[in-house]
Amino acid sequence: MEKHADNKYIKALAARVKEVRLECNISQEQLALAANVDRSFISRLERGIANPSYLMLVQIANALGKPTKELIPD
Amino acid sequence: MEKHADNKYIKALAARVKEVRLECNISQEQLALAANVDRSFISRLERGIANPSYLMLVQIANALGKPTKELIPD
DNA sequence: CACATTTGAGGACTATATGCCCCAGACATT
DNA sequence: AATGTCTGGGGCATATAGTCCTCAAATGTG
Repeated sequence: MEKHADNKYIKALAARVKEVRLECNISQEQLALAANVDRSFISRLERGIANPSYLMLVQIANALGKPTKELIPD
Repeated sequence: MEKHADNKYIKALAARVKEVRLECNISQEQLALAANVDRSFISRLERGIANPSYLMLVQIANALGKPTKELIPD
């Protein structure tokens, strides 16, 4: 597994998560609460320095009321 | 983060990965080599007892020549 | 200008993803 | 029967995902 700081896939995911969250008009903290994860992790995820697990993505997608696929960049 | 042994999302992902790999007619070992990951991890992934990271999914999808979204169950 | 909300950022800690080794069982081929 | 391929499954080591806490910098709002 390669390093993921500044990885293009991670950055694309970060942008996508932030985009969807903003569409939902909620704060990182509200998302963190709804998804039952730590706010600092949402922050790192959206800054593109976190490589989340699949279940983390599912929880976040569920909290946003979107299918998981919608968080996956093209 | 909840436990994921026997988690329905993990099981669905496992089934999807296996399905796509078999469509490609390659063995777990061939996939592992192409994705540059350990064969035992592919085995655990397909048995539904692994919760892979996002980059892991990307590497596997790339190795299968499919977009990452195709590995994500509905 | 104050005051609240949001987010970036980092340190310390715990849980788990992943790699690397092994063995056994099923199945095909010679 | 012997040999080879494929997969399940387990154990252990290490890297890293994820939590919890804190502080400060932005940004918004009255």
